[in-house]
Amino acid sequence: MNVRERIARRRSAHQDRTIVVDRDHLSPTVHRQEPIGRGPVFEDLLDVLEPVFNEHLPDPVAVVGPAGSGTSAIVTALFTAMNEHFGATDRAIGTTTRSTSMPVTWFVTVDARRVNSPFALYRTLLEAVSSEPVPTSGVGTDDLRTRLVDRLERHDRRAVIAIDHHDEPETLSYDRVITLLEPVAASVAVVAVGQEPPPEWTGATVSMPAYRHHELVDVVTDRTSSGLAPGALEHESIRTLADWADGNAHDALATLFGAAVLAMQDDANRIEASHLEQAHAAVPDNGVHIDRALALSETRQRVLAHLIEIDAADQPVRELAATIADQSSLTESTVTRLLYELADRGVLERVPLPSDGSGRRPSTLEPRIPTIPFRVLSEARLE
DNA sequence: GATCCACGGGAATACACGGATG
DNA sequence: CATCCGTGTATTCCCGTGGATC
Repeated sequence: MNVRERIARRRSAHQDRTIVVDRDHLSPTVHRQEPIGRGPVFEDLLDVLEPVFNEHLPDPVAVVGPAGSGTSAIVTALFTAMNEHFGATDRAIGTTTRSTSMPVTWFVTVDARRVNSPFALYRTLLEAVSSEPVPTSGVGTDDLRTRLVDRLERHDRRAVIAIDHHDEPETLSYDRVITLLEPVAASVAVVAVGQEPPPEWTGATVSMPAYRHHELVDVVTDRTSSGLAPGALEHESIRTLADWADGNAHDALATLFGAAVLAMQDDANRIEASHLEQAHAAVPDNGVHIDRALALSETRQRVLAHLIEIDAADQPVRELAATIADQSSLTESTVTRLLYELADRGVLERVPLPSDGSGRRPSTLEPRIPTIPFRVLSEARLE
């Protein structure tokens, strides 16, 4: 963002008398180009990637950090920057002084939450390393794999591939990815990004500690300074946010985002303590990342959104499903299945209810994602 | 016509409990 | 007393279908 844009945003914020200048700057799903306070980890990662500077592929590496520690943010930022240095499109060749015979190395981040089939993996990689359009369907997985092999091996190109969230449920596991990349093994290096290293990991590991309190304060301060109107949030409130989040940047930003939404609904000209508390209550302890929910298919997100609207407390799954089915063209049977599926994936949590007579004991469902940001972001995404 | 993917619904299976049976 | 059985619910599983794209 340049100076003119900053001025324009401030100005329109004043005219509209809104406290949120740019929602993206508050969102836990949007990464900074320059993550705050992670210099040493950048250096560790660059050490491991060092061979790239000599036109070699690095050894496999695992990047590991607890929830909300910024592993995704770091890798995304670093890979984007590295790609600008080392990657090149066909278009660029010929217009640069670089010899066309020189190997080109791409840096690709694969979000395993969204790329969770062999077809999708090949497609994502192919799209990253070629300038031509890649078909979205109608062509077989084998075909895409062949194209990828051709693209990498025959043209002497390489790719460093980060598999982000490889250790979450319903994503391609690290082992699976390695198997799928077997045909291009000589041309790629894989970086495993997650909360844990892959099973029986023996390679190098770059560990990311949780944010310390003052670092998290810096992170939130940075976001509010460009995302909120000046004076909309007191510094003391930021310290409170950091206290609550306990090193988890996702939770801190989810709370901040939620509080901003509530303040706007109130037409308030600043975020009050009550907004913060209410927003905090909507961010579950030890919950899951909001993007886990935003990566779900459309229908599932709709069902989840409905569930959040209902006061689910103490209602058994059957009743919840019936209510949602009434509002949504789906049958009760299907909604029921989707709800159990969401629980299975960890987006919802099943809570046992006391038995009401005969039969198997029912359970109710509680969201494990920040509900206010989900409501807003999911709605935006589904139009 | 081929291909992937999400959908959609019901069938099949698991569990809880009270009461019958050996 | 231990085990089995029947009934009513809860939960999981399976597989055909159709849209979108090439």
